[in-house]
Amino acid sequence: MLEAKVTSQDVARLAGVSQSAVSRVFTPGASASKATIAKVRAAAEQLGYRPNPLARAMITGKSRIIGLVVAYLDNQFYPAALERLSNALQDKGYHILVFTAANSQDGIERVINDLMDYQVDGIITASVAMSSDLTARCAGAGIPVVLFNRGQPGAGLSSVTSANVEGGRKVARFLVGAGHSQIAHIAGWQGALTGRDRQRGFVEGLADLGVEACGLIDGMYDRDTAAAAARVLLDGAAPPTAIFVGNDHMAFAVIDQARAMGRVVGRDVAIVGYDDVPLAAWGAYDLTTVRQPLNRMVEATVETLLAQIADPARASQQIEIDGPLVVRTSARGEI
Amino acid sequence: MLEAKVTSQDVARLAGVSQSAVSRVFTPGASASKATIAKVRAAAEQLGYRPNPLARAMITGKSRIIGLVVAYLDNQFYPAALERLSNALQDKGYHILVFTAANSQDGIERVINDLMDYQVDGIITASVAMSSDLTARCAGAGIPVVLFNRGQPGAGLSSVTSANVEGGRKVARFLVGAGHSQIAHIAGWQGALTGRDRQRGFVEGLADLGVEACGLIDGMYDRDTAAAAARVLLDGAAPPTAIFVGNDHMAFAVIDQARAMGRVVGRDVAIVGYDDVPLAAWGAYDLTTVRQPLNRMVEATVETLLAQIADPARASQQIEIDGPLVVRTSARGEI
DNA sequence: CTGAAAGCGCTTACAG
DNA sequence: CTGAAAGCGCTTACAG
Repeated sequence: MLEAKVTSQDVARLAGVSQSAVSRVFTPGASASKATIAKVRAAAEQLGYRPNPLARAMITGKSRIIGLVVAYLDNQFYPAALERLSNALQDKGYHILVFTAANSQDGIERVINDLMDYQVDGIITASVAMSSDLTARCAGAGIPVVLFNRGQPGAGLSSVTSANVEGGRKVARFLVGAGHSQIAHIAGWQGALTGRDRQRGFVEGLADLGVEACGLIDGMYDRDTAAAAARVLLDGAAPPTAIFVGNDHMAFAVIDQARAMGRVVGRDVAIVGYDDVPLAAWGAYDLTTVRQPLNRMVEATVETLLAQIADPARASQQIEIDGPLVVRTSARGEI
Repeated sequence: MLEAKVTSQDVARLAGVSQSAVSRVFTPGASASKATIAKVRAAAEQLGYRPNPLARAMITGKSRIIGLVVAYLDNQFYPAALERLSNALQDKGYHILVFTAANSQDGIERVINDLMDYQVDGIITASVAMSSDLTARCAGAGIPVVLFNRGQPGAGLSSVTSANVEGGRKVARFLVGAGHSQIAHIAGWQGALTGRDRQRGFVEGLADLGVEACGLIDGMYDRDTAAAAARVLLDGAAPPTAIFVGNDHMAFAVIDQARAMGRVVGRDVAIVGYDDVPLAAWGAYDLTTVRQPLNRMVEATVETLLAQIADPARASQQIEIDGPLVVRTSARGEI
């Protein structure tokens, strides 16, 4: 019942050539005569032969597998990124070993160990940070790493993010321009550069216009935490008329919370997110937000990673991609 | 700069034993004396040795890699499933090669080829169907397959789904019990057993109570298609007072559409979904829906797959897991 | 261009 | 329990 697996030996026998000849026909860049190629291809076709990538990986040290480490899959931004990353890499002949890591150094450590065992050719981490000794280990093993949607100050790793500081500034200008002066920020998490940058741009942008944020709380990228922060802000003596939230995922929770407190979002309180995930455009939220240009971020990530795989000596690069503010009804251009 | 990779040879040399001895210490079930084990472990520790899984895979034919084929990652149900599946399998020492496939036979065919090349020990397909010849090829290659949230009539494959027929019945009883008589259904897709089963249970359930659906349209698991269907239904001469939608993802679009037409959901029109994804519980939708017990479905999937890997002769099994109707404000118990 | 041979890092009979 | 040896399916110098 089980098909015996067919090897290059079988093909060689049928084609009347050596096993090395078969290997050369299937090795890009190796030389073989037209006649040999024809005979081998015919035999391979007939037998249904396909080279064993595991054997190939063992000998070349190139597995054509990319490790993808993701967390926060409940934030719609990451499944969307995973899907596009996976498609783009598949098109380049790579395969994706996915790891869902709790965002703890411990979990990530285990994952990186596994990735190194499988001799992945490169690693993409989405949304998780890496400690510096993990970084060092990957570098030591010669495995290129690209951080997706996270920066790592001073680690010398490549990263692809949106222009977070400028994004924060855009929101500040927009809200002040709309006439708000009581403006609060529910940030991501101070431990993540992404969140810090958005906050910094936002606070600086406000300052440039002579405004100071009336509230600043970490939402930890978590719905419950963000909702609790919103409750505190809106319950205050002088509640904000506008809230900038560190990402869309939390902004949805903030909107739910505001509505539960009887506020009409977009009228009583303006709410702005960051990401522009698909859900932001759905009728129930219609969220004003800064778009992270996912397709371009994915392209840049794949390009950077493959370039580093091709040339390990290549310098790492930090890429920032600018995205527009998308205005919807959760925060209009005027009060 | 690059750490030379350390092999079992290196460990053997340092420990003063043969290379085979090292291998045995790291092979579960192989026999080695306490003394040998101690020496080898110490040497391995010192050198930072970890067995090369690729080499091991080539010789044993077991890669400890599971292929996971997913589509529809914009439907929140699947990222959630992916995350849990990945965690559960990681705990069992397996790794997940993820493929995002367009739901076409062509795309799936390519993916299956790749999976077979990588000698995956098993395949889980979430949300995609497989043609019968693909099924035959996997069987021929001795690779166990489990369908997650999809059935495949007559293919002899294992599958794990919720009790879809019964789920459809529950919705019928609920809506009729609430006093509705003008009831429509926006189904999934007739090409998918899951969708057909939900529809069948629903229609039969209505019939048992002497009610006939006033509208039946396929939503193709697509937001736009589902919204268009809702518009047609609600624009009709005798619009339904209740709509059962084939999954939550489409139900959100139906709610958005109904609201855009000025209807108050839960009062003017009752809407029921299927899945109970996290978003269903969020304030903006608060969707009444049939829960698919994700954790139990994942457990059953992993268990079935590993059992079939351990014993390839094992008969396939179709597992159905019952889930409750969760009542929220989009459709209450009474009109 | 091509074949014989070595070797990638392991596991597993085979003898002791 | 243990070592020497064969072999998993390939790629790649090495000679022709």
